[in-house]
Parts: sequence; structure tokens; C-alpha cells
Amino acid sequence: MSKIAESTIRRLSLYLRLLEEFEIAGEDTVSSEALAAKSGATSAQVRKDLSLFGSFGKRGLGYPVRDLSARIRQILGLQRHHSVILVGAGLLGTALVRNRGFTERGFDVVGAYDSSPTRIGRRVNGLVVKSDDDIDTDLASTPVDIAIITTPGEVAQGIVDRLVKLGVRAILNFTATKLVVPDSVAVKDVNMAIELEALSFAIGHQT
Amino acid sequence: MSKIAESTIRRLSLYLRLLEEFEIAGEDTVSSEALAAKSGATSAQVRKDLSLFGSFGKRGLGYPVRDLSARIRQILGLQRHHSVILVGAGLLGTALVRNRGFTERGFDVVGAYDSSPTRIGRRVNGLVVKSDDDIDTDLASTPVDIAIITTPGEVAQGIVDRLVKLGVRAILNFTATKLVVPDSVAVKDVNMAIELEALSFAIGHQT
DNA sequence: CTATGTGAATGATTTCACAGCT
DNA sequence: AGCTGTGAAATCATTCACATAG
Repeated sequence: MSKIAESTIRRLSLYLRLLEEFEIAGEDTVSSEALAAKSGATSAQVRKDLSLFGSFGKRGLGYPVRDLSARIRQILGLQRHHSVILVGAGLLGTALVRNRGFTERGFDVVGAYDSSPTRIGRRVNGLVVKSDDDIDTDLASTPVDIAIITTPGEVAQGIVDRLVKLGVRAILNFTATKLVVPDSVAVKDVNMAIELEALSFAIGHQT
Repeated sequence: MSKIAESTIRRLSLYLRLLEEFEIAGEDTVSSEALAAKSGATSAQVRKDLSLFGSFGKRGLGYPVRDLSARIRQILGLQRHHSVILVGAGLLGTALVRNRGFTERGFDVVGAYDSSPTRIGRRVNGLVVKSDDDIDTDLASTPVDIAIITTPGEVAQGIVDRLVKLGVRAILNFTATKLVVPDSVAVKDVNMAIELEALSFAIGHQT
């Protein structure tokens, strides 16, 4: 189980959501063809993605919905919960963290931090926003897995350096800054500007 | 200028932001090496990306910062402004649209819509939130380029079908639903759940 | 007969390495 | 001498097509 492509992982996450829908719809088994149709992939792609981790299907029948989603959850590491902190409790950050589904999917938001006195002390989703300065002592006593960064870009790298020292293992970066971290820390960027500019390019090249 | 990879476009968008920083820093020229360092790409990658659109550099010197950013802006179609509407004026949608930078980069938010009476009539960033029902008449008289969808997933496809009929050319989809649109419409998905689950996988596979 | 699992083939993207300007 | 521009090579990802299992 050596080298798994990022794109495969992202599709697994998608399949998982579709499997949950199939399960709710009362389906017991599902074919690669059916998963493909709903996910935008091809059936060969679905089968290859899944076969990288074992063979879960029954030939002539398809994949058992329940078992397969359990297995994907396991592959993605979703049986265990993950602790998450929010750094930057502005509009975007609080909107993100307020989302239902979040906790439902095993991502537990255990802290929210901001540097602005006007935001410190506010309640977000049952949490009191604390000062950035509290991060060090808080995480020193209770390490967290994931940090969501929605600060201004200029301060992001400084904060991330501290988080890395404090043992944070993954970062979801909503700033436009490219973060520098050691290989042992995973980073995913979500960048509105890039998405919009990619759409702009697409518009200019449409028939 | 036939087949340009999506990944190339996303990097161009990144380079553009870096070039703007170099310009502010007063640099006249920049090497592919310098762009590579700040963008996380390799210098060969930077040169290949740029060479797909022409040759802008001077051998032995590098790329002229001003000219190159102008050219990238042109490639991405950013000389023209794009009109944008927001559909779904909840916390996330309003947070997104409130962002500075947005208008700065030529994406003009010209309308915000929601189905909930509690949100209709509110002001967001100088715009009054209107009813979803107004979309048809509004866009029939004034077409828009891009729609940002932050509605609940269940209603997204229905709205998108209407938007497509009304001539919307690109969609930025924040719901977890996979949207079905004709080839003539571009869609980019931004999906928190996928990002978090990809991070979860990465955490499980770290040294 | 149906749908999986998978090598082999194809296609796409990235990296190499160097000739050619300035 | 320094750095671009680019074919050629290497790597990575997707699709094909079919043998195999239920």
C-alpha cells in the first residue's frame, strides 16, 4: 500500500458521501458504475481506486454499501475523532466552524483564537474565543491534530511556526499565503482567488 | 494555444500574486528560480508554464515583473471585470462576499439571493439580499458571469439549472453536491469535508 | 450473464538537461 | 556568465479490455 495519489484520496472522500446516500436510500449493494455516475468518475476509475486498498466487491453483484463505507472511513482515518482549533475568528472562520456536519464527521472544534480584543471573549458555537497568546499554553497541555487558519495572510506563517512546534499535524489554510512547514505536517490550501481566476480563464475559453 | 492543464492555470494565478508582491517590493525583474522558491514549484515548472503562452523572459536576466503580471492577467482574462451573484446568503456566503480583495480583483458582486424570509432584505456589503424568486427576472435583464452557490446542498442543483438557462457561465460551488451542468458552463468545487478528510488521511500516514 | 480486479496501453504532467540569447 | 526556452525522458494518472469469480 505504498504510493496513493492525492486525487484518489479526494475521490474516496466523495465516494464515502455517496455511499452514505445509498445507505439512506436503503441500497445494500452498489456497482462501480453507479458510484461513477454520481461522482463524475468512470467505473474503471472507481474500481481502480478501491482496488488499491483491497478487494471489497463481489463480482457480478457490486460492493456492499455498509462494509465499503466502513472500510473507506477506516482508510481515511475517520474512525478516530480529530481535534481542531480555529485560528482567526473573523466572519469566515466563525462561519466555517459553525457548520453542522463538522462535528458529525468527527472533527471536534476544541478552541478558537483571535488577536483582536473585539473578538476575544465572543462565543462561537459554544466556545469562547481566546487570545492568540493562549495557544501556546493550551496546546502544550492538550495537543490538537488540525488547525484551520483564517487569519490575515501576513501573520499566518508566524502562527503556523508556533503551531508546528506545538505538535499540530495538519493545517487547513484559507489565507493566500504559501505556508512553509516541515514534511511531517500536512497542509491543504483553500484559495478563493485561485478558484475565481480559474473560472475567469475558463469563461474566456468557452465556446 | 490548445490544451492548457488546470494545474498550470492554478499556478499562474499563484505566480500573479507573487509578482504583485515583487512589484510592491520594487523589483523590476524576477527569475524563474525566485518565483519557484515562493510558489513551491520548481524553476523548470515555472518556465514551462510561462512558455506555454509565449516567451516573456530575457535570457540571463529573468522576467520583467510588470509586463509579466500584465500578461498573466490577460491570459486569465482578468482585464475585464466579471459580474458575480451570491446564491445563499447565510453565514458562509456573506462572509465570502464581504471579503475585500474580491472587488479589487475585478469580481463585482452585483446581487445576493436567499430563500429565507429572515435573510431577505438584510444588507450585505452594500447589497440588499433579495428572494431567490427574483433571480430569473434580474438575470433575464442583466446577465451575470459567475454564481457562487452557498445554499443547502439539496436545492443547489435546481437553482443551478435555472442559472444555466439564464446564461451564467461559471459556478463556484460550496455545497457538497456534485452539480450537473452542460460543458459550456465551468464549475469549481470547494469542499471543506474533502479537505478535512484528506488531512485526516495524511495524519494517519505521517511518520 | 453480470460486474469486479488488474495488467497493459495510453495519455498527461513534471522533471531533466542543455542549446541558445543577452 | 547567467537564465530562459524547450525537446526528450521520466514519472504519474487514467482508461482499456479481458480473464475471473459469483
